[in-house]
Amino acid sequence: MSDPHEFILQHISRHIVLSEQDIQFFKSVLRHRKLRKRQYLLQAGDVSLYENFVVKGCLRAYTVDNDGTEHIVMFAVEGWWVSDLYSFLTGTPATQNIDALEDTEVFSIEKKDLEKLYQQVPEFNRMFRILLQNAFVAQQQRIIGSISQTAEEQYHSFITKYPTLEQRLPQNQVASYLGLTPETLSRIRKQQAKK
Amino acid sequence: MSDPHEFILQHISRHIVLSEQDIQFFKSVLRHRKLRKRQYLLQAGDVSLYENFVVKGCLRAYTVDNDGTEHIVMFAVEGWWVSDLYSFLTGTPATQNIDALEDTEVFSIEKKDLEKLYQQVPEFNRMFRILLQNAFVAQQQRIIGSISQTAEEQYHSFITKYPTLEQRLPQNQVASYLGLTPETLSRIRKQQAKK
DNA sequence: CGATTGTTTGAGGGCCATCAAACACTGTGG
DNA sequence: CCACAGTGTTTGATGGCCCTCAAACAATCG
Repeated sequence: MSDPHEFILQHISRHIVLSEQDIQFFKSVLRHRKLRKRQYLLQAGDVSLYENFVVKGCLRAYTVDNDGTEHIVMFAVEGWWVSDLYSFLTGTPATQNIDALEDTEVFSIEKKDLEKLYQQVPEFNRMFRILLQNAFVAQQQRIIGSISQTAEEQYHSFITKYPTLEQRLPQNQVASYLGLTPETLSRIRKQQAKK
Repeated sequence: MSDPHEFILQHISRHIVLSEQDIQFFKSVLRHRKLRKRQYLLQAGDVSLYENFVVKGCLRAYTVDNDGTEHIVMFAVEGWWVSDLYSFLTGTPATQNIDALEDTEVFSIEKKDLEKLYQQVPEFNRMFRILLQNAFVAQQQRIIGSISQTAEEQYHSFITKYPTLEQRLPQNQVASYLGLTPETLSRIRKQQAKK
């Protein structure tokens, strides 16, 4: 189980069953990479050439607005896939940055290889369809929260939904994800501590 | 082209190629329905049993919070698919309502039939994967907007991205989609008219 | 035409951002 | 091991954006 391939294969086997041959082909398109904390996996302006699976550690995808403020699009911990999907699909420069919040290991699949994979092992269409369905639902709930809940309610939803993430992230990163300033989140936590 | 089947088949042919046999099977699982303006396609509390494709008209999916305020999750016009996906996938009661903003025609596919379709015509996995990718990207951009932009900027983005939708919707529905009160949107429009 | 729904305008207030500064924690080099 | 820089958190004062409440106005529909 020290082989990182075991981890990703186990994850995939939750959704689809692969032949030994398929497994070999899949492994052949994976590129294993290690990132130091603070290291970029993708910088805005570059084209997102890979779909990435996190084996260990934690990444964040974020945009930077005109004021220089960072806004976190998503976190990706063990078992999550991440890329700037728009850039990946269209080949246009990425608007998102992706970097490591911890020392992190990923598997990267190049776009051409992923397309080959879809052709040779059509079951992957099914798997990514399902993963996207789940991600879509999660995003919808985040949108509903952001347009209907107060900052405090959103924070409460976040820690309820991702209790382990909350513990592992700096507070200011959570604030950025929720669309709050670090000061505001600090005050919210102070409020909640009273109860 | 007065046959609504033509419209959905044309849409699908953008992504996948079907044999005559596949087409017949696909048509056999479609249920054509007409909705009057204000009619529900789905009510919160019921289970979302169908994935729906809009042939004509306009639907909205929305949640209602504790205050009784409606928050629009998405609009669906001609060519869009809509359901409460979480309810559809899990079989749990829907948290979203879906109703018609105009007289509307849809095709509905029952969950069991959709699963059969995935098995018998695996290409549909590919198509829905691609549609979900696009929807995922659009949602991500909406999230970034909602946590990083002012109300005015969000409104501007909306009318730029969906110029035809803007014209066809009541203003208060756009406000609800953006997470604003109708009053605020009215004032924003007044501001913009000055320029 | 009246009833209902949608839009506008105004006054006032609350939530959260901004700006500023002190404090706490982490890691690195002397 | 301590000093110090860099990063993250807390606290306070102030202000702006947007909500709430209220009422008039406009548009749509039966």
